[in-house]
Amino acid sequence: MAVRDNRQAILNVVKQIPEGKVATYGQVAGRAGLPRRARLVGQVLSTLNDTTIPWHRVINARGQISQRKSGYEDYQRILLEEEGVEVSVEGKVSLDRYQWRID
DNA sequence: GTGGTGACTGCCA
DNA sequence: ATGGCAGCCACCA
Repeated sequence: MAVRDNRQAILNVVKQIPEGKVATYGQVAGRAGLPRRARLVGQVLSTLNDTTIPWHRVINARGQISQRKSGYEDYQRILLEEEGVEVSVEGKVSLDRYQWRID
């Protein structure tokens, strides 16, 4: 198996996140068979170019939208709110209520 | 081929 | 609650 396939596995998991729910990077990594590779998830999403991937449903373990270079954080907040996910002005999301539960 | 970088996380002060 | 640090490893120049 080529190492490159890890990316495909991650994307596959992200696609499975239901609308109105969110998942953490670590959660996605684990579900993709890559425990403790949360950072890789972020790396992969950052290089994404595919708008069919619901990358905005992936947030960090602290239940917040991760900060990066520019305004994409605000964009992510808007996308989540449109799906019915409440996001505070600080970018916080209530994991207790919106975290994606696997089975 | 080598090395810097980061959409992360858990632990500790 | 907030902030700093180390471990992690694929991506890109």
